[in-house]
Amino acid sequence: MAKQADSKTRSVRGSRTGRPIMALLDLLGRRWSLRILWELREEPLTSRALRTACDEASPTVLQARLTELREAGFVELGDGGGYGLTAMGRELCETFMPLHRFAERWRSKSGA
Amino acid sequence: MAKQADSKTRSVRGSRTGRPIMALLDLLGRRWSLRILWELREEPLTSRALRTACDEASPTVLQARLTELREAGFVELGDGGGYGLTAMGRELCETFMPLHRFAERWRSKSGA
DNA sequence: TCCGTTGCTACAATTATCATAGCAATACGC
DNA sequence: GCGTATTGCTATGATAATTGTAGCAACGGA
Repeated sequence: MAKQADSKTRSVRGSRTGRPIMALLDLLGRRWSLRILWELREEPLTSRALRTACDEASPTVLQARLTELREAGFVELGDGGGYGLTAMGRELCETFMPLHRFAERWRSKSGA
Repeated sequence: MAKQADSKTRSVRGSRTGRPIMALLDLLGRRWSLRILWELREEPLTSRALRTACDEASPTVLQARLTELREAGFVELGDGGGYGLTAMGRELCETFMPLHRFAERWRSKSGA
């Protein structure tokens, strides 16, 4: 375990074009990555609280994602415990906010 | 195979809160989902061309993602063949465009 | 000390993904 | 028609990722 290197320089699996967008797309295209960022968007959470927020996802993956996200510089472990977004992590989250409204439109438009 | 239902109503694995943002986050948090949308952002591509664009990802996953993305209403198979984004798919892609610029900032700021 | 919490890990079982090969259907030139 | 090349798509076994459950050491409060 813990073989994930820095997930930006060596790029993550499947996309080694060197273009950072690809690395980012691949990092975010991992299970729980987006969800973790989303759950952390308002306030820092302890690992357990984060787990609860993420539908009790297994700590194995959560820790793996957390490590990757930390290495990517989006998430950090606060001194008093608890995971929170870094400045860049918050920036990334801002980027995703429009997704929230889009999701609403999506539901209403597409069938159901 | 082909048990993916509509990936919005019954929600995808891990997030059955009913909130569409969760379903969307989960759908996009699958391997190649984001990448496919990204590669299709400018013009429709045939399944083979898409495969090439996606670093020769295996057709198994590509077809699975394509099916999910089609059921979600983001991607469609054109009459003359070739996959393209729907109006909503284009909308979603617009949402991701800021990600491109962010990725550039990300690289320059964070270490490497 | 005993309890409860923290972040984190081990392990086996289940899924997802990969990589390769190949299918039926269609469209072309001959 | 016949071969050839494309299309979208599927089968299969191997490999990697994810899950679920249990548990660890470290810290703090009672």
